[in-house]
Amino acid sequence: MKEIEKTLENKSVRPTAMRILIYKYLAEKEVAISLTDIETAFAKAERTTLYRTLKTFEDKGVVHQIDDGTGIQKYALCEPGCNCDLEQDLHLHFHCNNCDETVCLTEHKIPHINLPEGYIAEDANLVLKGICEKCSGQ
Amino acid sequence: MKEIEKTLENKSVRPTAMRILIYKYLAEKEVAISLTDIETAFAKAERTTLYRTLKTFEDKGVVHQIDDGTGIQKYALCEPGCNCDLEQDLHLHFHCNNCDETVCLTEHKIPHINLPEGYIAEDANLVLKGICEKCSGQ
DNA sequence: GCAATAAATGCACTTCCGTTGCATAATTAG
DNA sequence: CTAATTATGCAACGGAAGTGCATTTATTGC
Repeated sequence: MKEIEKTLENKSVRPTAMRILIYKYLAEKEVAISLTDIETAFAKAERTTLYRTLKTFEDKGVVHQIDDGTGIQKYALCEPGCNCDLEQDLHLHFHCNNCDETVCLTEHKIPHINLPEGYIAEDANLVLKGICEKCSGQ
Repeated sequence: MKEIEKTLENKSVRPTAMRILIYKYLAEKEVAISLTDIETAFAKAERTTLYRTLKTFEDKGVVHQIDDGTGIQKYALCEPGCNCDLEQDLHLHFHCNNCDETVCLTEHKIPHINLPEGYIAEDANLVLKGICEKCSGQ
């Protein structure tokens, strides 16, 4: 358990009780988590606290934000050594139209795209949608 | 002007005055348009009408919806011969972090991705973010 | 052309989610 | 121990999407 505290401190996030719980929650799930998910899981806690915890995690590089096209912001723990801000580290995400879950495919990087003259790319987001392995029955 | 009416009728959308106006508006802009944009441009019209017009256009394949990661739904006219529902026709979109506009790069298709075992892709969305040609000063 | 039918529009709400302001509690630094 | 910083709790706001229902407008069958 002290593990988590250290991880948070390394990223200069004060390891409060709530933050440790949320970190643990994120760690057990392999899918991208929305604020509403966390709200449901921690029904007793304040929405704002959860909200700000996620924002803090995001700012400090504990999680990365995922836009999976549902219009709902989701988050997932950064892998050790993840540099989500660097273009090379941009992995793609898969959103299942059946179970509505989104997963990081961290080994699949976004291919480089040759843009027309004048366009400067700084960031990219690629989401594939379809049926995930769980739902395709494999 | 009868052009537009025919286009709409071809897609089995009744060419009402409002719809023709909105179509014209979309046609002059080369960028993706949000409901709010249209609301501003047609301040006198009812929000719901504009909203439902866009939905109708989308249903009937007059426009395609664009998720550019801003969290705001945008729309752009389908090119003649556009099959936005087919995977092969998925082009990418570019969102400018400076002027906040989003454009279709219709010639740039989304590259094919090899997914892990069990994943079935049905749809894809690729958005590049950065500085567009207008803003990069070219 | 006229009544019956269907489609489009207008108006009033609702809901969902993200976000902010401010007071209080807890933690850390001096 | 006190002052200063940071986290939390509570209340409220705001934007955007969406729905229900009455009314107007257009279309179809006669």
